[in-house]
Amino acid sequence: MAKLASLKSEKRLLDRQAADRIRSHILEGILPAGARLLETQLSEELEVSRGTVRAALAVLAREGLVLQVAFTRWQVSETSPRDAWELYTLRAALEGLAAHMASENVTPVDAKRLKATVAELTRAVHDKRLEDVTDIDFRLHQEIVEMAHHRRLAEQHGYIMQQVRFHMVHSGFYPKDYSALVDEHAALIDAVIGRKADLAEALAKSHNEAEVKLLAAHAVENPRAVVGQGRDPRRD
Amino acid sequence: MAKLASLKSEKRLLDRQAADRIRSHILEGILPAGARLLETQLSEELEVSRGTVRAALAVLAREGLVLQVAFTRWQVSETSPRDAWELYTLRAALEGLAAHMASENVTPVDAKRLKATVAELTRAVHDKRLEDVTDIDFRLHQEIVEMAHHRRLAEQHGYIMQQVRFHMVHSGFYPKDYSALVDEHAALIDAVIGRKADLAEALAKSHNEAEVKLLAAHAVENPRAVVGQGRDPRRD
DNA sequence: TGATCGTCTATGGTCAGCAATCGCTCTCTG
DNA sequence: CAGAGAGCGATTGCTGACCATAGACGATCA
Repeated sequence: MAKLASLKSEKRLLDRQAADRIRSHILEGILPAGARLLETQLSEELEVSRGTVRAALAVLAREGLVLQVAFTRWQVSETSPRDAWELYTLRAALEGLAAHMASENVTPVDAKRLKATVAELTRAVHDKRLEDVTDIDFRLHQEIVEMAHHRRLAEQHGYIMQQVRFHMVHSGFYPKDYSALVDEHAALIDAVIGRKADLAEALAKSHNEAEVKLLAAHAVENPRAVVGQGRDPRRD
Repeated sequence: MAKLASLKSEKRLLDRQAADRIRSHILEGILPAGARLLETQLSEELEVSRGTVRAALAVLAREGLVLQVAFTRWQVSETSPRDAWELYTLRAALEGLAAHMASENVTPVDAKRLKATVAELTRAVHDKRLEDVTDIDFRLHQEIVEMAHHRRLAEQHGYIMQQVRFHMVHSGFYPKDYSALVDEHAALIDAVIGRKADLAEALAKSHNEAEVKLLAAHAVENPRAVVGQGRDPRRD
């Protein structure tokens, strides 16, 4: 398990910084699903007190990346097909709302940025830069959500997307074939820019629902990889 | 400001118990919007350490009931018309999803319970027991959400509803006239029980959207009451 | 009048330490 | 030999005292 470097420099709250460090290790897959997290060990590696580590872990627990087993232990969350289903259905609802509102608010500047992002996505798909594809994909959806100017929606969506990322890393499930992906996104942002709110909402939803179906198929084929079970949670 | 009684008995995590106590004081309106929360004062009243109080406040901050001003203070959140708009639009999306899923899962037992709850609601409206009306209203929506068997959805919805309650208490805005309320709910649960998923979803959404419009009107009429500003946040 | 300096309060964070709990192992018993 | 129970070690939950620092406030001085 890789060491976590020290903090103690910036001006932000220390527990948030600690949470950031641990979070990025989880999202990069360095800390595997189910891995135990020891307060003392983390406090040594991050060079902060145990109390601060506890606060950081509490943050991550709220975000769904860490599981607190009371009086017993902290561990990185496990992911099941059920979790994936929850994430994608909830995501569909949130992005449907966001797309609807975004198309009511869209400005010329927004339209320009969205088009640029889709162009980026298209290039990345064409060049088969798969890591970039997922990053740009995430960013595109985030841009739409921000256009809704809805703080709570953006926050919830952010947490969900973080868990989606987590699930992708730990289950090995990546989105379907990439040509359809470009078409779907292009249609979505066309609807948003064209202020067709209902259409945008429907496209955002169906985009996610297609994902759910593929995911279910994937889970049937490789149950092990998705569930993340069958490993010893007491590793270190 | 009323005193908070001591804890230290049950077996749950102490910071959660502390958060429960503070939360109920906020939701009952005993702690007014914008009221400052002092760590030491709370730790004395609850008879727990400052660290535990900090953890409890962090929980409530995540729930949106408390605001942390870094390095400076904790205070009960304020509510604005904007917050209300966010809450009701987000609630509409979540309850739309829930109603859709609920109607796909509905069992005879569920149907019976829903009908019973609507009957309760009808009686409460008829007897003009207004406090009961809102409680039963909340419970009915919660029952539908639980029928979706969707953990994250239920959790998010719970947080939103808590903030809705908070907003109702602190802004003085209560739902519209109560006869329409009964009809709307009856139609909704009919759709759910009849497994008309799309109709149920649409009814759940429109139910909330009607609320948003009334709310906007209310905000124009009594800006003061809704915003909760113009008072000194440094009270105690 | 208004800007600046110091004081005071509350928060952010640390440390050492103790109690409670969990999981494991070892033992005892049927 | 299997299973229940006791004991033990490790880890979490919580406390209290402590210090540094950021903001708020008031007094002082130009």
